[in-house]
Amino acid sequence: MTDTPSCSHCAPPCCSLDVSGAEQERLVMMFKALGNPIRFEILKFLVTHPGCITGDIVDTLPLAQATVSQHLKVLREAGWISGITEGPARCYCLNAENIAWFREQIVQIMG
Amino acid sequence: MTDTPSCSHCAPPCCSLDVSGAEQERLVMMFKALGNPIRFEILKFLVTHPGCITGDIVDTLPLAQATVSQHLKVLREAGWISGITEGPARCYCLNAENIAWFREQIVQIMG
DNA sequence: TACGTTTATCGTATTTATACGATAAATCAT
DNA sequence: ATGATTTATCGTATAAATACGATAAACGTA
Repeated sequence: MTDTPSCSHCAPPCCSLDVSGAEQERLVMMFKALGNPIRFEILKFLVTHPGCITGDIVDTLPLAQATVSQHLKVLREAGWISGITEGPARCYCLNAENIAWFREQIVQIMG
Repeated sequence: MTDTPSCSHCAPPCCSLDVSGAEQERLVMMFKALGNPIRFEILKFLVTHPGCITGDIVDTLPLAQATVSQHLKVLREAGWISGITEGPARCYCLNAENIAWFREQIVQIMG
């Protein structure tokens, strides 16, 4: 690999992408989780229906309950949402703290 | 599905996620492309090596040339990078316009 | 205790993503 | 033209994601 760029058609960097280690892993995980149209829709639904239960989400999607439960798990483990047990059901909300963290990271590394 | 939330443990929405249609599709595509550690590394490398060619990127990764070429295609089609033919090689840069668009979208819908 | 309700998990089928070697395409230099 | 260099694409093998039905787990209620 050469140290000098092979061409000069590129503008100076528009962003730093200054992140690494565990933070980068976490960021990639969040990117991956939202890189799916179903999961993006679920997140959108939770904005207008905070505190809804799994069944409510299942009813809005053309998917089996087991599949939706898996998607919710991915979103939970990535930190986009959090679920609180409420009797036999599970109440889902956006994870405001992590969403804010993600936004700040994007602003910083792509700003 | 019930119209009233089944629990009340959730704070008011921390974001709007106000996006839909083609813009949402594009956003999901960009999320998906960066939801892979190799592609994230490639993007980071391009910050410090603007205008490098495919071979330079291949040399920094423990992957075959064909594989890297595929990853570059994903990043290109998602709009994160752009490649300009320069002789027999291909000079890669960050796509500043699209990166800025992504950042603005995140700030808006998650702000 | 037994039953209805709700959700997660298991096992599995299918699709998609990832990876590689081999080859083709494009360009430059000889 | 021939050969060297660089990259993309093809074919294919393997790994991971996605989907489903069936079942188990947890809870409230009769």
